[in-house]
Amino acid sequence: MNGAPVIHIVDDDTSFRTAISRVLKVSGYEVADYDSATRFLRAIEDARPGCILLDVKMPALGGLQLQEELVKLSLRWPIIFMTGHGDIPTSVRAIKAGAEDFLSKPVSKQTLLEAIERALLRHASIQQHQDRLNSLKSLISALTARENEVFALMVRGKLNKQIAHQLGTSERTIKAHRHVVMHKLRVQSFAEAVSIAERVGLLAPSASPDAKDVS
Amino acid sequence: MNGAPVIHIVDDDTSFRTAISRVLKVSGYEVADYDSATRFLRAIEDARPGCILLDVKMPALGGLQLQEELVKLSLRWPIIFMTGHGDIPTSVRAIKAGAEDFLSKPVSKQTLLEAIERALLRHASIQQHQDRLNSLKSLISALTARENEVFALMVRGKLNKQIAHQLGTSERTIKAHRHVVMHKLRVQSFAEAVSIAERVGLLAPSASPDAKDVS
DNA sequence: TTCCGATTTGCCCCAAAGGACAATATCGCT
DNA sequence: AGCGATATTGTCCTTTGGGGCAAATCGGAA
Repeated sequence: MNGAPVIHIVDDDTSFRTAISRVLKVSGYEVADYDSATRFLRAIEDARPGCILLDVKMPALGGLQLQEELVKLSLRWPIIFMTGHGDIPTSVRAIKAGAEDFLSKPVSKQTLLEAIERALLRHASIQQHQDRLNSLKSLISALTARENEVFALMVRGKLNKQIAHQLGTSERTIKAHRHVVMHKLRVQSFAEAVSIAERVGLLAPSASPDAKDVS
Repeated sequence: MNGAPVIHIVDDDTSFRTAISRVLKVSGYEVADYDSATRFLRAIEDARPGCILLDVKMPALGGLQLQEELVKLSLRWPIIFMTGHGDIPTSVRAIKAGAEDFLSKPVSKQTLLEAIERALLRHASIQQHQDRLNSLKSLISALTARENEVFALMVRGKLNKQIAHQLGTSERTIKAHRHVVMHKLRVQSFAEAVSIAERVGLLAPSASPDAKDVS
């Protein structure tokens, strides 16, 4: 099947890679492995989503750097670090940067499988949330520039006449735009429109950390 | 002044406590220290908010346990762990449980001060967010049971007549309740009311992890 | 028993939103 | 020139939301 998550193993140690790979396949996971972070980055475009088992210490691009790159790409797949000689500051940094776990080699089969399950579980819920958000954003992106202006003002509670005045048109025109907006957002009530605006952060007084579109 | 944050040091090692305490006071912080987690818990009721410097390994109640207790109490002050003999799994667990940092003794003055600054900064923004949320919740808590029902239905886009039918009263009654709701929430427009409902999670299709009231 | 808050409701009126039907005006692209 | 998307506007009518004014009911607290 094509919907199942894939476990991506990124480690320059071939023997370790194949060993882990074998264990995971036996446990029923689909696995893809890469001998360097750069190779993984090149392949990621059309890779299937899932979680990443990542070695910290690798030539050229290290695990933490790869993590940073993925964050920049808004690719928030859960990352489980695995390292032979990790230290506390590194583990702290990795977790604070959003890693799902930080394990020391050698890793027991059970520990690894548990970590993967946790990661996939969390990923599924995050993904679901993102999907919902993206579908809303795509609805909004179908609005024309003008409709967007009207949308922004109406969900802030402005009256049609106020919006008309502010945009320099007539009240009748605003009604027309408003009608199209409701239609394009596929909502039946004004309340739903406001709700959407709130969810995508169109409202909100200040500060909206990250959150972009995610595949 | 009474608005400045206080650094709470929790460590059974008296000499370490006094040493750190001295450093922090010189740097301009207000400090309070406790020789055990339980003592800190007893004092926390009327303690001033700030961040916590916490030793992992202590008799009776350990640092991680204290952290759990604070989470249960919805007391999310930033925690900076400091430990003499920490290991990676412990640090991972602490950070995943929300700790701000995990430092190993001995800690350089600079590292500590930087960590504290980060912690206080983050805390301020979280606190601000919580404050906004709590003020909204307190507004809502002023609603009567009936008003709450009406509120819940109106922000979902139900028409007055629908609400009236569902609650078994007349449309005029709903109008009256609606008027009171708007007044108590101190909003001028229906859009603002929906916005509030969305922010406090009254809407939302499913799943709302944690988030309770916080002092 | 009396007072208060919560709940209910009627009548009447105004403002705002929404929709039907129709038409004009631009602008870019074929 | 012609087409399609976008923006604009008008008139008319209906549905909703919002309030003013007044009043009745009910249950618990003083």
